[in-house]
Amino acid sequence: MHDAAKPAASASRSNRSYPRACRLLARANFEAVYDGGRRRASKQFLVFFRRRTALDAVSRFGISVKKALGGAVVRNRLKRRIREILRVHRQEIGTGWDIVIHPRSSVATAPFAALERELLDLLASALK
RNA sequence: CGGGCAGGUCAGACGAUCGCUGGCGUGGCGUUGGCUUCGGCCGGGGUCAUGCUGGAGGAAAGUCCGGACUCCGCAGGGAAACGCGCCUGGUAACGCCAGGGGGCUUGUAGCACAGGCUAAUAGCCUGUGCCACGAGCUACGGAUAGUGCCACAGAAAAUAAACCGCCGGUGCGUUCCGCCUCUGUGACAGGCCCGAGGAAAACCUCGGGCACGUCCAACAAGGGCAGGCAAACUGGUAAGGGUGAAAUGGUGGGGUAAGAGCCCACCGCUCCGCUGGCAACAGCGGAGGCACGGCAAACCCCGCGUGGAGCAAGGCCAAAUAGGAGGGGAGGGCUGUCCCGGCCCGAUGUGGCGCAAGCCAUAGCCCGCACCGAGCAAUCCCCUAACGGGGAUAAAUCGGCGCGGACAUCAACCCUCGGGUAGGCCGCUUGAGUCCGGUUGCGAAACCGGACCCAGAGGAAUGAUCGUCCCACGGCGUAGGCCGAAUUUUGGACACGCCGCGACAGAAUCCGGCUUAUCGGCUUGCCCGCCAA
RNA sequence: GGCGCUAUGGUGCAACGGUUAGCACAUCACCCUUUCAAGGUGGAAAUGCGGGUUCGAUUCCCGCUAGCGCUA
Repeated sequence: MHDAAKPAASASRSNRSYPRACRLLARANFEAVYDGGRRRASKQFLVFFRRRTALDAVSRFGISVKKALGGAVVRNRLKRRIREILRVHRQEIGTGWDIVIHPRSSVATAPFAALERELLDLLASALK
């Protein structure tokens, strides 16, 4: 296996990217997290998480916004703001997890800095 | 300058930092296919870095219509079902668009009639009808093909008749009513007489009487008459009948016993003809007194159209696992290869357990018969006195061959093939394309020429954070000039600063429309108001 | 992505195009009871929104809004 070399290379390149490798891309991955993982909630978020088989692999994230939270514009904005948090702070979150984030309705209007702090605290306490 | 209507167009700008994603190029890493002279060469796709370049809309929305495209189905005709429906044109097509026609509503002006006001044939107001012009709306085939419905109210709601009313006749006559006259009863407002009171004859009030008089109130009988007529019956009418959304053409005049298109004028309607128009339709003329209420977004009739499903269509590649088809196959596989041994799977026999499917243990890898060979004695025969030797033969067992049975159609396993899931690739964005110019057309649009390439994602990109500016609005504050009321004071727009807010909304195969949502900016045309020249 | 259905008082349901939109439960007031419950009497309360057809619309037609379901 050559996994050991690749994260080191990408980490040296940049620490604020959000490439395809760290996203959940298939329905089966989401189902695995829902079925086999634990969950933790806060005021603004609901988080599902599950260990990957390789502990030193890159953590992968998925975002799911239900239709009741608004139209397509509102839902897209929710996902973009969460992606931005993950993109900037991805290195501070531990490796080897699959994480699915469900935002609640107040995420669309809350200030960005508060959201950032709350999500990071939630993930830090959950993945301990 | 401001406002309104209609159309077109734009969809905050700039910058910094960090990202996502398509294309083209370069490089690194690992992977895979083909060819090979085994040195390599040519590709495919993945990932990472880097350079250049592109990255939401006018509605991307709703999914209401119409197409392109794809697959499936399909001899022809009809029916059913669904949709559409004035005419002409545009278009790939449409339920869309353009132009035209008809209808409805509304405004203005005119004419006719009715009613009211005023001294007034003049004028004003209201209502009805007709016509002209302007604006808006219009799912706008057929109601003499049929069926159905039209509540309440009203005489009546669809064949036009019944009812009330109106009118003629019978009733009808010396007999009912009315009127005239005479007589009588009766009455007494008028008249006369008497009495009482007011001082008082005349005057006034009250009471009583008379019938000369009068029939103004009433009754009876006789005579007469320009008269009238109930109930009921019969006939003529459709003018009128508070209603209603709608009442069997409308208005005016003539006419009549009363009336009526019964007759006439104008308007409307139907039919015919002519003219104009491609047509819808319009105009004119003639004929007909008029026979035809509304609803088809009620059933329906007529005409036209429609095969079904949809890019998650459809096509290609294809892991693991479990099925399928064909062939081989009672043994097979693994332990690198050979032998031995061992293990696993399979089927078979036996035993045990279990209702059963099946599970566990164990045995050996098909069985029977005949023949041949090996095996060959302690059996038989021969030699030997004996030990011993020689020969023959049976059975178990092993091997070979033949025949028969089992198997061959079940099965581990092997080979080949096919469908196909996850997943991947194509479809996928060059198209009824966009912009500019010209020509034709009232226009929708069409044609010609030139230029250009303008998102292709797929748990789903096209952004996040911050700063500066801009526009409109709201709030607060400041002090400056202006306007209005005016005693300090207060209101309005302008100016400056700060804060807040920044429309509707996100491509999902692609187009043409429709509908819906939407803060505003710019611009074109028309109309209205103000100011200036 | 495609297709279909529904919307009526607070709730669950009715209503041929034609009264003042009906029924049950709930709710409010009064009566009954020592009180509560039950019972009785009376009241309030609704056609999702906007247009159109019609004399007249909950009903018919069109467009929105919301909810629900089916399919792959």
